[in-house]
Amino acid sequence: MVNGRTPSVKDVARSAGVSLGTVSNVMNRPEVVSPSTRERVERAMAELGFVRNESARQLRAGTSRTLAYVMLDGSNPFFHDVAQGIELAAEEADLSLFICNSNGRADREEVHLDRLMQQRVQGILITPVNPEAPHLAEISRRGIPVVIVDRVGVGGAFCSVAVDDVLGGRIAVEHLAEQGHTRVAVVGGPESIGQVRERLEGARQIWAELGLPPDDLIYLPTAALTVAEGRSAGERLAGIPARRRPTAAFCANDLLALGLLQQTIGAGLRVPEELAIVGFDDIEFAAAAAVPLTSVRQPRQELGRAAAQLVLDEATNPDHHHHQQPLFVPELVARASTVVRSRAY
Amino acid sequence: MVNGRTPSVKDVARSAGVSLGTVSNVMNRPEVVSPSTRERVERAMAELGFVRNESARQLRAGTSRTLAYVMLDGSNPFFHDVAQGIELAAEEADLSLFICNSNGRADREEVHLDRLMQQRVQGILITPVNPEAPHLAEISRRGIPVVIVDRVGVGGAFCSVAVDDVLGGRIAVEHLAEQGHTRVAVVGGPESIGQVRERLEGARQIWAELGLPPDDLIYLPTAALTVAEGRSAGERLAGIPARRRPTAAFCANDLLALGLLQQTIGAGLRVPEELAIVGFDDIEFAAAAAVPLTSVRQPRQELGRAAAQLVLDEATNPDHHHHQQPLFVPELVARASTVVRSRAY
DNA sequence: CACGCCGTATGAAACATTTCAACGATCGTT
DNA sequence: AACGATCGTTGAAATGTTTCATACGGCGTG
Repeated sequence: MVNGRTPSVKDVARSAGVSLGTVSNVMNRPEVVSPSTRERVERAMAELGFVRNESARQLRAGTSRTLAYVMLDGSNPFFHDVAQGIELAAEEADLSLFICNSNGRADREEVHLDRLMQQRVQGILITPVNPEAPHLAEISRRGIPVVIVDRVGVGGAFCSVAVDDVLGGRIAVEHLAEQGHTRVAVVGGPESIGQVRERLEGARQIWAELGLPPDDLIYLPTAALTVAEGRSAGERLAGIPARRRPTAAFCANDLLALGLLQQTIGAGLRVPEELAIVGFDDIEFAAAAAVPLTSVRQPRQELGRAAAQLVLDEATNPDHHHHQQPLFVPELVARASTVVRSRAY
Repeated sequence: MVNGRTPSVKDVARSAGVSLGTVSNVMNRPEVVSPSTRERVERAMAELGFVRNESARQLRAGTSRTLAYVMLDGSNPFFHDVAQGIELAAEEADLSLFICNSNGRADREEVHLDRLMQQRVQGILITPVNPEAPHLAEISRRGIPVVIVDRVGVGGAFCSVAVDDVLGGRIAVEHLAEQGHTRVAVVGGPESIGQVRERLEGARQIWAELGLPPDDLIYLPTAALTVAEGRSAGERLAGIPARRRPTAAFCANDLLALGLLQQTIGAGLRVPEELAIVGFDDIEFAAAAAVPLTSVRQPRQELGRAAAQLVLDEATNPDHHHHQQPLFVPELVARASTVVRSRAY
């Protein structure tokens, strides 16, 4: 602070009249140093404005104090809620959380993973572009714990934390069927996204089990899971002549559902009377839509928290840790977008 | 990779039959090493699965490769858009971005800043809980560039990037007045948040300048800038007898506006016929609301990008860098929530 | 009184990299 | 043939911590 250079332990030691090691002890095992010298050292630190150099600490100690989360889509609030859950767990373990965003691009994901390896982070949580990503296996083999979030890891090579997307699709469509709908649109895509595939799969399963004709479950593909794509699907839907038009739609996530809702209302359809809508994720804005959105709730924060706990377990006792893939159970939250006689929120 | 330990430059050097320094050169100034040995070293790296240890690099080189953004409210998409802008600029400069979230709590902010100092990040972008934060001055004095985002720094001690919130409040209310409204609610709070203070201030200014009676600009305070608080304000608003009820509301941000919109529609008011609504920020969900929301647009990404550029400038030539506080000009985006005869989106 | 023990403090080694002065070899020039 | 210059490579020093074996001094015990 005095002469430009940031002070080091050495400066503190000199100023407090003790040795290097003692200063380190004050920071890392205060109980072994006598109260009087401890106090002297602490005063010196404060005076000099000493700030521990984390790089040096990490280099020597070999252990980093950060977790990382590589998220799939920064514009989807769902992932931020997951991140929030992770952060809570990280905070409890006194770790920092590094948040990256692949935005669905495998190349961005790769450069982020690369950097995280160089940083020697203590563990990596990731919602991968492609859950078979060979990088991940490689990273895990190197001894860095990896847990997959919101997807089930393949072959039990990692821990993963997810909700049962197939089940989610089932309860969504079952709910619509219970409301008497017999012609339903399922909207989502691209099918390269595993979550989409499984949610739609669940929808088809229950539809078949209910004995409804396959042709009355109409697939409206989208190019992405965004509000804009939801609107575009809404246009197509509203364009169908009324007598053949589905009376309900199940969207693969809430962003799509919100876009669809906006578009169809704009086109003059009444929701839910003429078109019932179910989304997926139950993000905060689902409840806040002008016609509050029925949605399949994922325990978003809980997902993140559980994932963080798994990664920490693996990090702290790598020996007798065994991978697990807990599946959370999604839950339907019925709101005005599907239920005609709803009480106000 | 072979025997557990991750390989170091030393291992690579031995395996390639060159010296330590040469390996380093291959990584940092490939042009000085002859193609043949370079290729040999690179092959050795690949074979061993070498991953450079960033801590050691940083310790020796003295320079870190990361920026950090401490955001104010992780549940507000606005800040994520800002972060996205920062990330883009960081990517161009080949830096990583560390994102933290203070959630409006000064104590969380402080622990994050502390950690960032220990990491010796190259620069800190922050939307502070309190822009006078003495920590920030201290950090800046230590030589770590700090730029304040979405607030104007006090006393020119830092760079800052913000929009003119007062102006934003003015154009919002001016727009309402142009639509013929003469009794308007302004909703927002707490006033400890600078952005809120200034937006409301702008509203009052223009109201007075237009010669409208102060009592007809009704202040509805809220405890936070959230959807839930928006709903609660909506309840209060809807509870006012129709003849005394404001015909329009200006909300200090979009989350409030969305909550207000939902609540008042639920209570049976027609928007915009019986109640016009203007928000602030123009987050993506504003356009996607069932009644698309008129809002004061901030150049969200641009804000982040500009901030990142300032911090980088200060980091790269600290000597003849001079602080600046660019103010962006907000822009009204009129949508259906204020304009009766709107075309569909 | 000798001994061992306990609570503290010490100093050197180690961590993985970058940097830099120095060195040897090759080659063109005089 | 001697001399510089150029090019590529080397080895050692330095970065700021933590860790660990060791030293020291005082005290209770046998």
